[in-house]
Amino acid sequence: MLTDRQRLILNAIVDDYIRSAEPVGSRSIAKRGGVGFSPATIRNEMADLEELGFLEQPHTSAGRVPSTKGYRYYVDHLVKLGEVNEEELARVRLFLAEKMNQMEQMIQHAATILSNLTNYTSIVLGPETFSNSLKHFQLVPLNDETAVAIIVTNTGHVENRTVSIPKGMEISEIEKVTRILNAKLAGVPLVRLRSRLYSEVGQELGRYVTHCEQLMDVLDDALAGEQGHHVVLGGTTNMLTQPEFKDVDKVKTLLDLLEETPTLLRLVSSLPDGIQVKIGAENGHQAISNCSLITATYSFEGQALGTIGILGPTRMEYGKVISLLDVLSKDMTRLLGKWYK
Amino acid sequence: MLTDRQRLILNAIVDDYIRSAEPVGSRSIAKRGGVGFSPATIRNEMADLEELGFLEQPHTSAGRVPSTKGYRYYVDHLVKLGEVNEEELARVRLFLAEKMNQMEQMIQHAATILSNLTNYTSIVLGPETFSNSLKHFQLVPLNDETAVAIIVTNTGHVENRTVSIPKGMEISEIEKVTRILNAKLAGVPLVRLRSRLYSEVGQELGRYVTHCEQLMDVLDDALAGEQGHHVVLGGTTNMLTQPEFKDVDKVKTLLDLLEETPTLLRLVSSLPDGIQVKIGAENGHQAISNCSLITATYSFEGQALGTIGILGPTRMEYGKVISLLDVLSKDMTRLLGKWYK
DNA sequence: GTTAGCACTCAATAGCATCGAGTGCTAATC
DNA sequence: GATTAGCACTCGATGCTATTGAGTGCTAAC
Repeated sequence: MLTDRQRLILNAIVDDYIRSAEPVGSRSIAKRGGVGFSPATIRNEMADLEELGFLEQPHTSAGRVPSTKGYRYYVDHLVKLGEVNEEELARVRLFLAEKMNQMEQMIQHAATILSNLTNYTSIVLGPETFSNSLKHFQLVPLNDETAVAIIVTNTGHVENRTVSIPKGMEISEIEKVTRILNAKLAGVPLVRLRSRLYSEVGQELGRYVTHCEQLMDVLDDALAGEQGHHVVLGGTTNMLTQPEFKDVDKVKTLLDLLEETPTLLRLVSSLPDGIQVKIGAENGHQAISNCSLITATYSFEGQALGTIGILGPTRMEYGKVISLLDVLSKDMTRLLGKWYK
Repeated sequence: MLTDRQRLILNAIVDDYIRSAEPVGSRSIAKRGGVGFSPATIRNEMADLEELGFLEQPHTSAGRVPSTKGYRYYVDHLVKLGEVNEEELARVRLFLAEKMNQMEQMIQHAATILSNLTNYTSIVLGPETFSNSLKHFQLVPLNDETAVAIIVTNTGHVENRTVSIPKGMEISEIEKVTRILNAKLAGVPLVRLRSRLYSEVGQELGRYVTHCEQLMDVLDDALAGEQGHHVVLGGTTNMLTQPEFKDVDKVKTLLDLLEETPTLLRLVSSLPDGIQVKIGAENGHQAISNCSLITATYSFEGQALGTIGILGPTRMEYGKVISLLDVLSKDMTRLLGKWYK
């Protein structure tokens, strides 16, 4: 569809623009090595590329800027996956070597390292607790009225909340309740917990415990933990150094979007496995219409558990980011394999 | 030190400037009701006030702007503590009525409501876990190699981390360890936990458990939870709507500061009880030299537990914010009293 | 097919006059 | 003696115009 020379020129323009953030003209392309043609020739090709929709011109006497279609072509056909450089690789390895045996920690670290290495904003999505099951339940009385209910899942995730103890309940009863619940509910998927509570535990509890009604309410409450994704951001302020965000209003729109977890989730989750690149408007959000989102999934036993992603301006170092995400996601997958084995 | 008329005028200037964010001139002060003098008179007084250091002039032909000293005087002597208006009060009460029986929740909600009602940035500091004591310790094995260690404090705070189980250790032994630890360590202040572990528990454990050495390391690790404050922000992007932050660089400096928890802690903690107002440079941080920080403490049994605060431009609605913080901090204190009683 | 040459476009920049909000000072007024 | 009207003065903000220069498209020569 494009001639070799057109590809060469498009590539040069995108590369240049990514570096400089300024519309690039025929002269500067001609001067840089690798393209052995005069500005005039390049101008002609640029005009063609614009007609084909790969380039745009901010105004008549300015250089060209890649369009979304241009970036798309660049990402799909032209980009050279930059070798992750030595130093970066070293830092990723260091990250993995760190003592880290908890999911939350891994997610946090991944977000930090990604934003540090790229100077963009990172978005890391933890595994859904959806498919987890109950490992252990514990009620710890604090005083006569309140207790802490603790849920531990098979993945080591811990949820807790304070609950009120029904009046007149004894400590010994609480221990009994804890035992019964563990016996009946261990191994049950979190999503089923509450229905199981009523179907299987209710009667049994009634036999041993007074105040059963109230207790059931309390337990119901305690088990209503959030199931779903856990999302962590890194380097949110990195965006502010990008020239496309020199306008405070744009910054605010973006930061507001980043603070809205549900929107963020919709944006990042439910993307197919592997590396995905969403350019500008492809993300379907006004606030990031001049941003690109690159994501990769990490998995366990072939099933994607979560996502790591980088949000940057459309004028983003695709090659570098893609290869970095690739490396890190694979490393995370490997790490998970080691843990859960 | 100041004449009544000077006070009246200073007050008018600060009020006007807070509303408009523009240097205020003699004419606009004369026009607004409440000051029955001509612009010329006011000009004379303004010149005096400037000489005394209460006002500043951006340039010769501009109006006056309050100096830090001016704000200080305004806050100390002039500001009318705005009645918290009906609607706001209703929202605060609603907040307190919400089902909320966990510290973390209360803190989170307080931050949200403060930033919503003021359109500034809120900073809420949770109680130090420093003085808390251990209520309950639990080791939940996940598989042969790892377990989750859970610590519950007397205030209902839960900490957890994943630890590795020494090779060859039996489940029954883990239960034994848990029992011993609870018997020996319940009620011990968190700061003492680790020394007590060695002084009192070590020997005892040795009697019942093989792999004692490794186990001690693991426990040591598990108990090394963070003691200290827990800080939550609300409305970080609110600042971006303030005209003093139309410059992206300033925004970045500010946001970077807000993300740096230790700095933030140094800023907010160790302030005296009651309502505190720190204006501009008084905060001692370049990044917020044009911001004011107003804080109030909430307490239990007369002892301050934590702090709620509002960070806004020096040109901030002091009256409104002070009275809001006052109301909320007292409500939080009351709520805590109810919980812990 | 490629490129040199040239007229043309247009944002950005600089220079300049104008405007007006605000001041300080002095003299008249209450 | 305090207050105020009047007036000259200051200086950022605004708007206009000319200039500059990076970049284009087109045509004709190579």
